[in-house]
Amino acid sequence: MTRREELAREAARLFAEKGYHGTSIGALADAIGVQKASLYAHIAGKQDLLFQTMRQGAEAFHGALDAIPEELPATEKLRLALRGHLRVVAGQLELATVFVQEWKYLEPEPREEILAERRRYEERVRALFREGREHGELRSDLDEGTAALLFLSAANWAFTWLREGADTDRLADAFYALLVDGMRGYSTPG
Amino acid sequence: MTRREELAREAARLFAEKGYHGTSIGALADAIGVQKASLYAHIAGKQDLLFQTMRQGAEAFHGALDAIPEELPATEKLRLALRGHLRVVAGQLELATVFVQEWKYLEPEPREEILAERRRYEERVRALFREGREHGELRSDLDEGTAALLFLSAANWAFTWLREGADTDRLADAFYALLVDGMRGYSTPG
DNA sequence: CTCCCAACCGAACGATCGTTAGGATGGTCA
DNA sequence: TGACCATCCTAACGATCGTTCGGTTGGGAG
Repeated sequence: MTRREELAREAARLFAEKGYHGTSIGALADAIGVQKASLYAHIAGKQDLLFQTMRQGAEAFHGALDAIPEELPATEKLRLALRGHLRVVAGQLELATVFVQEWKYLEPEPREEILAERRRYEERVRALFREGREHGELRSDLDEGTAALLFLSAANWAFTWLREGADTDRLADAFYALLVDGMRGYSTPG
Repeated sequence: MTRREELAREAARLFAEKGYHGTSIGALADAIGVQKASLYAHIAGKQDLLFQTMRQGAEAFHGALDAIPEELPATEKLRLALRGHLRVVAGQLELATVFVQEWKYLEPEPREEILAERRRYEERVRALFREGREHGELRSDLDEGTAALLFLSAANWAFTWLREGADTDRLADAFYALLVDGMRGYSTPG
C-alpha cells in the first residue's frame, strides 16, 4: 500500500468517525505517523481530500450496478442491485459512510459533481422499477418513484447498521423479498 | 417566542445545515443578532446546546408513537406510526435532521442517553411487527427484526428528501402499502 | 559522481475557535 | 427607593485550525 493509498484510507476512516469538520489535518497526520505539513506533498488541501474520497465512493456504487448483466429480468436486476449496494457498504464501510453523510461539506462546484452522480444512481434504480412494471414483473399501478425511494432508503441507511463480515447477500435477499412480496399474512400462501 | 426558544430553533437550523462542528458559536450569535459571549447567559456551552436539541428530537419522535391508540390492530398502528414519524420529520425538519445525524458528536455520557432513546424507539417499532405477526395480521414467517429495519430505514432516511408542506400522510400510506402488500404483480388482484 | 525529486521536517503564519471575566443596562418587585 | 436578576456588552484568554515556507534527506536515473 503506497503512502497515498494509506492516506486516502485513513482520511476516509477519520471522516467517517469524526466527520469532515471534526477531523483535523493534524489528527490525520498523527494517524499515519507524519508531520501535518508533510501531507501537502500528497494532497492539494483538506477539501480536495474530501472530494477524492467522494469520488471513490461514487465509483464504488456505480461499479456495483455496472456489474449486473443487462439481459436479466428487471426484478432479478433489482435483487442484484441491492446485493451489490450492501456489498459495497459492508466491504468499504468507511468510504460508504463518508459518501452518504459528508457530501454537504464539499464546496459548491465539487458538490454539484458528486450530487450529479448520486442522482444518476437513483435514476438507474428508478429505471429498473419502471422496467419491472412495464414488463409485467411488478404490479401495473406501481409508482416507480415511491418504490425507488423505499429501495434507496434501505440501501442508504445500511451504513448505520451493516458491519463488515455480515452475510450481506442473505440480508439483501431478505430485504428484496419483503419489498416484492410484502409482509401481509395472505400475500404468499406457502 | 422567547430568546431561549429562538436560540434553540436557530441552533437546530445551523446544526442541520452546517453540522455540529461546522457551526460556530459566533455564527449562531450572528444569526440571532447578539455577541457570542451573550449566549452564555442562556446555555452552558456548545455541547449542552447540542444535547438539548437531541432531547427535543427524542421527545418529538416518541411523542408521535405515544399518540397512537393502543387498541388498534398492529398493522393499523404501524401505518399510524409511519404517518407520525413522517409528520415529525416534515414539521420539524431541522430538529429531525440533527437528531438523526449529529448524535455521534455528543460526549460519551449524553450520547449514551440519546442512543438509549433511539434503541427504545426501534424496539417499540419492532414490538408492533411482532404483535402483527402473532395476531396473524402479518405473515407467520416474518422476521420482525428485518421488517423493523426496513420500516426504520424508510423513516430515518426521510429527512433527506421530505420537505415541509408535503402531503406526508399520503406518502406514509404509500410506503405502508408497499411494505405490507409488496410490489409484485400478482400480490394484489386489484 | 552528480543531479533530481518525492517525501518529510520544524517553525511559523493569520485566522478562528469556545469560553471566561468584568461591567453596563433596564425592567420587576418588595 | 433600592435590591435583584436576566440580558447583553467589550475585551481578552489559550488553544487549535489549515496552510505556507525554507530546508533536509535519501534513493534512483543519467
